[in-house]
Amino acid sequence: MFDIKWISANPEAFDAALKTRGMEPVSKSLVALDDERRAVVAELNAVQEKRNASSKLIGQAKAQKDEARAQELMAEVGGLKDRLGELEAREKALTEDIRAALSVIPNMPAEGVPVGADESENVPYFRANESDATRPAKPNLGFTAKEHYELGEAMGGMDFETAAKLSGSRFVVLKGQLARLERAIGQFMIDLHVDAHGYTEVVPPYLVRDEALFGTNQLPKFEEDLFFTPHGEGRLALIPTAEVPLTNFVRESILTEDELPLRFTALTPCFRSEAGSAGRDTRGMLRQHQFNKVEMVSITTPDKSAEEHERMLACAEEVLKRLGIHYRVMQLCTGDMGFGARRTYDIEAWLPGQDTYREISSVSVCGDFQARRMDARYRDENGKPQFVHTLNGSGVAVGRALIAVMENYQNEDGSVSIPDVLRPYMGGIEKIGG
RNA sequence: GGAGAGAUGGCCGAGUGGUCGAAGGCGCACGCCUGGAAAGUGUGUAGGCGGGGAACCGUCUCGAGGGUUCGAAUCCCUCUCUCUCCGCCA
Repeated sequence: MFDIKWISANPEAFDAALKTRGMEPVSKSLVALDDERRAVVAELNAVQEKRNASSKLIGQAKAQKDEARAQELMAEVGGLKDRLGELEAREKALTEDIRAALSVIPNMPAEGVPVGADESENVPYFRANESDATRPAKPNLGFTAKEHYELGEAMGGMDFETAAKLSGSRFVVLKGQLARLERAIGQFMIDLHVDAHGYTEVVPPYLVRDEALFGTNQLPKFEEDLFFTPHGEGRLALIPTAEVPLTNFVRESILTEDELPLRFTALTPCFRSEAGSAGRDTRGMLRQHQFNKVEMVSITTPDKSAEEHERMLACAEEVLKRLGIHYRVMQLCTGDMGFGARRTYDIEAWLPGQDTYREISSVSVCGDFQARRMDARYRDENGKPQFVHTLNGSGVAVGRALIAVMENYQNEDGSVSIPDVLRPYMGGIEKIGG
């Protein structure tokens, strides 16, 4: 969420940022609302001051048993009540209008983010001394690669028909060694982030309230992507990503600077309605209503967030490097970035069966956008509360990592070899199926 | 699910209608004291919003929201959360 004061001071920059996201300028109407609000607040404060002063005098008069004087003052101050109520109501309405308007405006892209309309304008990302050659190579299969569901169904470990009977489309049942492989991948990844990358493992709630969803931008704009379940008089949402609970850990708090950065990771199921994706990726388990994912979240000071972003990307890449899966990193253009992101890197794993790259991780820095929504702050060196910066990234999606392992490690007989790093999690076996 | 208790500043804790943003203590910061430290001692120590170059001033906030009142931490209503006991339960 934007700071209305910043918009007032920088209306052109604000509108220019919106434009890169394909949005119309709105600074003028927002600033007008804010000007009106400030005028109302000024008058409200003045009237309150008058009332408070009179009330104190009444208290004094009563203490001195000067009932006549007290009555006189009470009659006088009583006349302020209507005006006070009116001003309070207007202030509240204006504040709410501004908040409502701000809550649906996406974040401003960071400096240097490529301007573009959609994913076709994303650009490959390499650090210094980095190239395709410094990443795992594509596998040299020497036969026609199968897609993951062909392999999975053939080995009897991936069952979409049964899942459909239970739950409908976009669900899958994994069985036997494939189920274990899915678990192994999740274990491997979370161990990596905890042991090698310094993240604190968390088991968060999988059901969250609306306030948490507002904090991480799912609400109010993306309600239709979520699953809700009734709860008491209200409702709870199944988390679409562990970003929601992990980031909201710091909501409504003032941290000390030496607590930062906070780094959390969690392996959780994620639930998404995929309302906007009808007909896309319907085959296989690429796009499911339920999937497991290892998520990383960092909370930092503003001066450290850019560096933390690069670090987090490297943490996610390390998963694919250790699994030996070829991938590329794309920096998303302005038109393809998520609502709260200032800069996003997608990691796309090479899938031989599909003969293409598919997103397996997305790593974003949100600046203070979510912190404002959550009221998450820290005390700077002067002791003044400042908003923290938040980052989140998948490290990585377990279901998609399973797909990538299956397609990249497939053998001609339909079996799948187990990458070395996963063997300890698989009881030491070297391959499954076939 | 039933019964009860509670929510006050970084923490503990007082405060049942009047100058209370809030006693006292702890913690913390700075100073004094000390050769140095401890002890002692002095001062300071919430956040939001509005105004102002700033010092500062005003206002709002005692879990949240509403109400009564000239005036609410204190009274009323609703909600949220926490704790205790009982029941049920992985």
